[in-house]
Amino acid sequence: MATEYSEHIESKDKQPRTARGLKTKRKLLDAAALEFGEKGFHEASITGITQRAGTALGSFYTYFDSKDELFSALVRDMSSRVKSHAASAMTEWQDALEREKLALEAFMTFAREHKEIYRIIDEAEFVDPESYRSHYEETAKRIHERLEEGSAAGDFRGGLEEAHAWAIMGMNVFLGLRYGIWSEEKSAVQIAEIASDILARGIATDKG
Amino acid sequence: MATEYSEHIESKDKQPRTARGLKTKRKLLDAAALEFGEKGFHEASITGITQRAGTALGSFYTYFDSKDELFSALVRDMSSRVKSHAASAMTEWQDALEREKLALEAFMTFAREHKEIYRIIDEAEFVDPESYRSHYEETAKRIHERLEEGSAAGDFRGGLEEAHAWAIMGMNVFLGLRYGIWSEEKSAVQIAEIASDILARGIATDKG
DNA sequence: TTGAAACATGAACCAACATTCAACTTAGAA
DNA sequence: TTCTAAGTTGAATGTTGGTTCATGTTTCAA
Repeated sequence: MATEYSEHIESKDKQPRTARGLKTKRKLLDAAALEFGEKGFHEASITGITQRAGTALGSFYTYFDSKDELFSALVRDMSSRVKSHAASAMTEWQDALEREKLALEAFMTFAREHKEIYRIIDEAEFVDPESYRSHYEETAKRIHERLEEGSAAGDFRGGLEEAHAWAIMGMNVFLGLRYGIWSEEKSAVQIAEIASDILARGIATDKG
Repeated sequence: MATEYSEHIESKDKQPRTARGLKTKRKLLDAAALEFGEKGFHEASITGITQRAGTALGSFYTYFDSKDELFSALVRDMSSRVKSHAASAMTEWQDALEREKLALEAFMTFAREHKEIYRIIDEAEFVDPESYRSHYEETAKRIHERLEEGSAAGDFRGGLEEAHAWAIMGMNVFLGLRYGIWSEEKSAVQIAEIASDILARGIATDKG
């Protein structure tokens, strides 16, 4: 699973200046994602990361200031990857409700394919609270914007607040954990349909 | 904040046999809840716990086998406290929807008053995954049972599955984090109303 | 009152890393 | 080809903090 990492992952003065350096850094990053994803922040060790990467222990500090700094960089990167994956899945839709369904469906399949990302972001609540918080605040903001667009388009009713976005996000995250990470007994589509159905009409007795 | 801890908190052969011992153990438990809540599992130290409790370092091991064992006991205890608090808030209600609203409202106020509980349970995802998992699985099961009762009573529509319970639980947890732990800019009632409203009719354009 | 079981104490032990560093190798511009 | 900056290496350092344990004190049943 070769992955690409974006710019913000670099710290001020430790950028590689050579093709060789760039390659080493990428190996470290990929190894770190695996190590953190498998063992969690505290069980993971720099030794473990450099061993996976096939580099010497000291090379780690050629590119990163500390274990925390690396984790933090990783969290921000994973956050932006989740975001862009969801965005690219929401291109073709008929109405706002369908767009939300696609968002959840994309999140579910992405979580299944990258369980380590899910774990790293979640663990950021304790290791790097700043990043954790901004990840969810930004996600909620994007959802809220979509809700308002939906209202304007006449698909959603009016008066949808930030709290509505948080409610939807919470639904998605927990469904992702239960049916994406813990088990795959139901398809992403099935789960997305259930959530979408709640948004469409709630769970009360039909009155119309 | 003097708290009571239930039986499951004791390990096989380390029960206190004296009034003095019982008192010491309780002091350690309360101190641990504070220490873990404030600093998180890894930053917390046994030294910190015994200092808060006003006992000697070694006394800790008179009652607990390890730091992990204590944390695990604490998680299970917090879990049952959240559960019973919610249960006692759901005594008087007219219909199933109102009952869900009361559940969330109770959860929100409880989270505000016991932020350390929220954090300890959340951190269990990484420190004691078993307990974390069973906490949420059992909570979801209880929600699901309420949903089915609601269907039988004609308040909720039929066909509500486990996934619906997880969606509701996710909503509640995230709203609790955002509006209970991170800020209190809105009242528990306001938030509970928003969530309840989603369950009542969804967020789509009104058609009835 | 008394003695054994409970309990309290905190110095000492120890293993696990994160981090540093000085010696060495490679890249690539001039 | 040559020379310097960039990159690599892994042994050594240092700190942190969970856990142990030998010693001393308190409880309480007989």
